[in-house]
Amino acid sequence: MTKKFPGYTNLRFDDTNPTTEETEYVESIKKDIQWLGFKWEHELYASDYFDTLYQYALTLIEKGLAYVDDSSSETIAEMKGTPTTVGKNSPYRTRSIEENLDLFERMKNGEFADGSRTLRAKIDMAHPNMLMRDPILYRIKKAHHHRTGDKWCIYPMYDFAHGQSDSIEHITHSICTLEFVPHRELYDWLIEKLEIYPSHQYEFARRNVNYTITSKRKLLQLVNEKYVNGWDDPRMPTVSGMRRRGYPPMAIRNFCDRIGIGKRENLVEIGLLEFFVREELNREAHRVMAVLDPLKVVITNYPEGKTEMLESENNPEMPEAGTREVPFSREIFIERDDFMENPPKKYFRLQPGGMVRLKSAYIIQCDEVVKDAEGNITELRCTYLPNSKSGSDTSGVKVKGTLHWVSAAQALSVEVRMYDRLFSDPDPAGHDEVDFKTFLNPDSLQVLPDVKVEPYLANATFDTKYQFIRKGYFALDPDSSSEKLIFNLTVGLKDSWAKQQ
RNA sequence: UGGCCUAUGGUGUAACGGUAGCACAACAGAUUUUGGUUCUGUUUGUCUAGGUUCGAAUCCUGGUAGGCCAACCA
Repeated sequence: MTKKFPGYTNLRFDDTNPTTEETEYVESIKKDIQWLGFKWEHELYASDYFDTLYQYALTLIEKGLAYVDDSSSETIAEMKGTPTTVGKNSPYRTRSIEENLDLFERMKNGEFADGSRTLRAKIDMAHPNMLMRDPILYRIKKAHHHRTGDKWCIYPMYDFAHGQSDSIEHITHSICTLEFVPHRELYDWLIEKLEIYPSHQYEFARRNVNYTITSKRKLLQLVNEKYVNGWDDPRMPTVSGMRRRGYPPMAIRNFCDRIGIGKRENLVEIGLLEFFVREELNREAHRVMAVLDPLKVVITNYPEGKTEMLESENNPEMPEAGTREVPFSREIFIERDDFMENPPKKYFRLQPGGMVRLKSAYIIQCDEVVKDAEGNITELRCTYLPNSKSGSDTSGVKVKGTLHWVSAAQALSVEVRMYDRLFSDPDPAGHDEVDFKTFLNPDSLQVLPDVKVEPYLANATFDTKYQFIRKGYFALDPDSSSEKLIFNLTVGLKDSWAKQQ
């Protein structure tokens, strides 16, 4: 928003609960935001304001608008009523201001046990908004805080920290998700009674993407129960997961801009995100050849032992990306599904007696299919047209299909991790009766241990995005070692042939 | 037996009370040494019933549908 409108953004952590805040989370959130390309003006913490917040609490007590309650958690919950029935006043609601002041100070001094007392706002136990039924403002927690250490043993609740922190920072637009709508009434009430800067809260609907989940709690479950390999598993819809998968940050931002924000329930098609990923990658990715499921081809009329270097463009969308040399020889690999013995109509790929072009190389014709005892195809024997070399083709032959290939002798063997959607249901978390994990896709990860790639990829880097021609976009995975390179499928190319079938 | 939020093509989102638009998806065609990219074209929409108004997606009322609210979580 602050890119579109004048103003700036603060990054504030509402670290009001010492038992759930970890420095580790703070650092990874900061890293994610930076990677996405956003900047914040100030890095702030609600815990910076604990002294001020304490003073605010005293102000409320002095105004007779807050009281110390000795009731247990269960009792408070009971007296709260339900959305359709009114609540009951706490017996401690009528304590004198002096007694409240004394008790609250002793709470702060650590004289009482965890959970034994709370500070509550005095509003209305019959209010139709449950949040307004004397909400808890402060609770006792004798816990170590990652920033304030052991200074405090009482901590403010979210509702007594968020709006007040906004106000202290003179925030004009405090943006949050829809489930906080009922909190706004309390947000406004506290600001009004405290007579502090009137920040305003605005809510919008959380964005949901189909075939995935967004709930932090559920994502944590997948990590803890080892359904995925950590928060940055490339199948995870986390920023770190998308990063490892190879999604460009710009694609994510374009996606967010395009889907906009609203206030209604929504389920955006994952295909739209993938569109923006392809759009970015098509522009920047280096084209290389990789054969995922190799089938050996022997070019019988090509001299044995000969290797020639053929020039191939790195990126047709960006000629300044230059060219590279690709070795060609008598034995090559092609994709197993680029050959069919009995092809359907309109099959442009290789078939017995048929001709195809090898990308950046020659036109070949399939003469013979070699099979093993079980009838599996083990090898193709072809002949090439010597005068059909890419760029200087004088053969006059026109072919419909172009295949990618890799020269067998120079091929590098790498591991490729192919990803499919994590869930088989468009809205896995949207079933009341069925656990979302029921819909986990057992084939969401498929490891290809021996993929043949051209030697150019020996120098692959994390910063370079690659298109394996006719297959998809791939990114180098941090699990790679010098012995074994590992690539993640970022997203496949659109495949209108597969769709036709 | 309450309060609050929301309803526009398949999806997401626009439209001072004045021609319902954009993107994706789908479909058809052209180009292509990636069945990719690019280009051209086509289909599909204001939840419902009233009301206000010269005129309503927009304002009002009722209905219907979906969502949120009963942590010492945020």
